Amino acid sequence: MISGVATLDDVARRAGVSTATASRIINGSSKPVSAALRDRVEAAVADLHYVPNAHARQLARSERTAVGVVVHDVSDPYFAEITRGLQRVATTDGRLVIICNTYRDPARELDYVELLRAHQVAAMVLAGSGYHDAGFARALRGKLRAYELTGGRVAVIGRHDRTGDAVVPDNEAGGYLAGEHLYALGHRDVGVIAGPRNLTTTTDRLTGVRRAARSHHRPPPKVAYADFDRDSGARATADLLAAHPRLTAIAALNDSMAVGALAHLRGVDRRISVIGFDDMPIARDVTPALTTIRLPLADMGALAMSLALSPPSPHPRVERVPAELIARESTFPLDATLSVRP
Amino acid sequence: MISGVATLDDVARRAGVSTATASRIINGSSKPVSAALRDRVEAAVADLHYVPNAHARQLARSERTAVGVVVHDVSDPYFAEITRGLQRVATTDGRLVIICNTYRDPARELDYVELLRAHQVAAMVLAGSGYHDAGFARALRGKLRAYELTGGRVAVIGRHDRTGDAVVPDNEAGGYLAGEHLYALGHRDVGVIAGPRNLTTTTDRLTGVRRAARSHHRPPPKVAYADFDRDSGARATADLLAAHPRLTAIAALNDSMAVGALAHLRGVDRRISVIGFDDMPIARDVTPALTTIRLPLADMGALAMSLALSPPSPHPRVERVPAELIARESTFPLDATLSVRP
DNA sequence: CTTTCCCAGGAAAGCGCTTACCTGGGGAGG
DNA sequence: CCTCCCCAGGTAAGCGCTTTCCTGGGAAAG
Repeated sequence: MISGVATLDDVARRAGVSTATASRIINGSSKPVSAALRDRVEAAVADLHYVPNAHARQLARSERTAVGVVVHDVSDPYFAEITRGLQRVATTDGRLVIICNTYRDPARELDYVELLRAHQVAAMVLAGSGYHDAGFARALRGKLRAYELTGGRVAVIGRHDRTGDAVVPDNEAGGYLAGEHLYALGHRDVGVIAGPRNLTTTTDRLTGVRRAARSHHRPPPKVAYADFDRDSGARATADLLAAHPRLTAIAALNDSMAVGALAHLRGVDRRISVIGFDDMPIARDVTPALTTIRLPLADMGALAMSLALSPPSPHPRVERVPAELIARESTFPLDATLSVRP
Repeated sequence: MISGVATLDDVARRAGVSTATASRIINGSSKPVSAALRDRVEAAVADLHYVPNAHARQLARSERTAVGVVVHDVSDPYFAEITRGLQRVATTDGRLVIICNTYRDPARELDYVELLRAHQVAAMVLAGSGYHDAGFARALRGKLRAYELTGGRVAVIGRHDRTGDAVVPDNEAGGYLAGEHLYALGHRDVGVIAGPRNLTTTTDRLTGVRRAARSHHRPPPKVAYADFDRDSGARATADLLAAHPRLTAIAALNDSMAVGALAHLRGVDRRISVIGFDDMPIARDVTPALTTIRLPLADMGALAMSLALSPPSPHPRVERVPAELIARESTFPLDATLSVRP
């Protein structure tokens, strides 16, 4: 009863049994125990408000029970959605999940991987990683490899230069779908609001848009870089429009930035098509309702967690997730755009 | 080196020192150690990819380091915002935060409190609790009390029948503000889209709206109950309008439901004022931009975490957080409403 | 009334780490 | 050249729990 916290010893002493017996009763061991002792131990547990020390138990059992998740930021709707899926399957499996926010800081990401390993997690899933930085990539690969060598399981969401289980959304195809949609509507001058340059999500989606431009025999779209959030999207839209007044359509590489673009456009009274990416819940509630490329984020999270919790397979499993066009009201034919300008 | 995981023993053996020395070097203890040994130990750590077992360390040090957070659901924007604030101060304090989602299941909430206690967290903060259920409340109080008796700190966000540190938003005043705004605009028939009946958040806000009705000598507003999410809000709006065709204004008790209301209204072509609650990021991006009652959610989270991390005070500290009206475009005078109906 | 077997319950050895305490050998002082 | 002191480094005792192995006594069998 050091520092006021009741221990198994306290319980055993109070019930007049050995710690072995108390432990068996508390854990519902299969070993038979007389009803009298059971009652006494249970009474002691209740009286002392005893709760077993999870660390001591973990140490003694030396089995890994929790799982770790490292993402950019759970508060961000994109990751919130992924996390929802992750949690669902982790909880179903009776596991505690430890969530770590990196805020896109590579150093922090490395630290968290180590911290999770120190906490003996059974598995970890990484999302929103995948920076274009050779040094970081090597360090991360090293840490993950070390973790896997000791029996840890890891699954990654998104493209990664690492071989291992992964869930990878088809961002390139999604980007193509977005561009294709715009060019097919007759737009000739398309702008792109991109995310941070060093993320593969950005480059993959952008590559897709560019491919669409090529296949329609158009020059590469103009690109402005932003931060995947609403306000930076609004700013980038303003910049892009100022620099290229002839644009009639904008592909934002995620919905948050698309919403920002819409907000900016509302202010300047220009009728420009906007397409987003991800199909976040907000997409259908803005006006005009946002045309976007849907990714089944929650499912991706769930899938990644099941991969991470399943026994390792000799060949890394890579689940490709297709993107899908959701046409709503924020995109329209070039004709419609022009007819409005008198 | 059981099961492939390197232990301190392995490191010490490889470096040819005792575990005590290895431990001192790894932890940067103040005790002086020769440079030669230091190098050897550091090399061994690197070679073996050694990471100290957090559970063993925690057990040996028996100091509490992590903190726990129990909320309804981190993916929900309301709690995401609160969590963002919480994390900020916890991380600044160098603490691991364990997030638990209850999905409004009281049993799960109780379990999580126990689990966090088992994990020896230094503090926990509860948000989105506060059900009207005497049995649950008693059980929760008991568990929290037991935890505090052993030196644990707890802070609560929202009204609670428990005495202890808390940050409580002034939901009643906010509700009044919402109602007052609507009645002052000339509306005579106001409807309320409420959240789950058993939450104090719902009842407090509702009480406020009712008070506004009384002070304007109007009968109590008609109420439809929903679940604090968008779709239930849309459904409740439909029901309410069907039952009371003369309504000209709706107060939704959170923004998600207000957005649902707006979505429904868009379909039925009726010009009705809608006010929300919380001022979530989405509020300014829907059309019409949502008038709402702002609560500084991230700050509330931060405040709660600082309370929880500060030394206990003899008198429980209760921080009241004021609500503020943010007028945007979704509410307008009754005249405007009527003039549109030909 | 013995002997054998069985089983409820206890003793004790760890799990991996930290740390209070002890030890031995070298440098300084006599 | 001998003491004494000092300090780098080691020894070992836990931290709170689980679990293997052992024990003793009662029931069953002779």
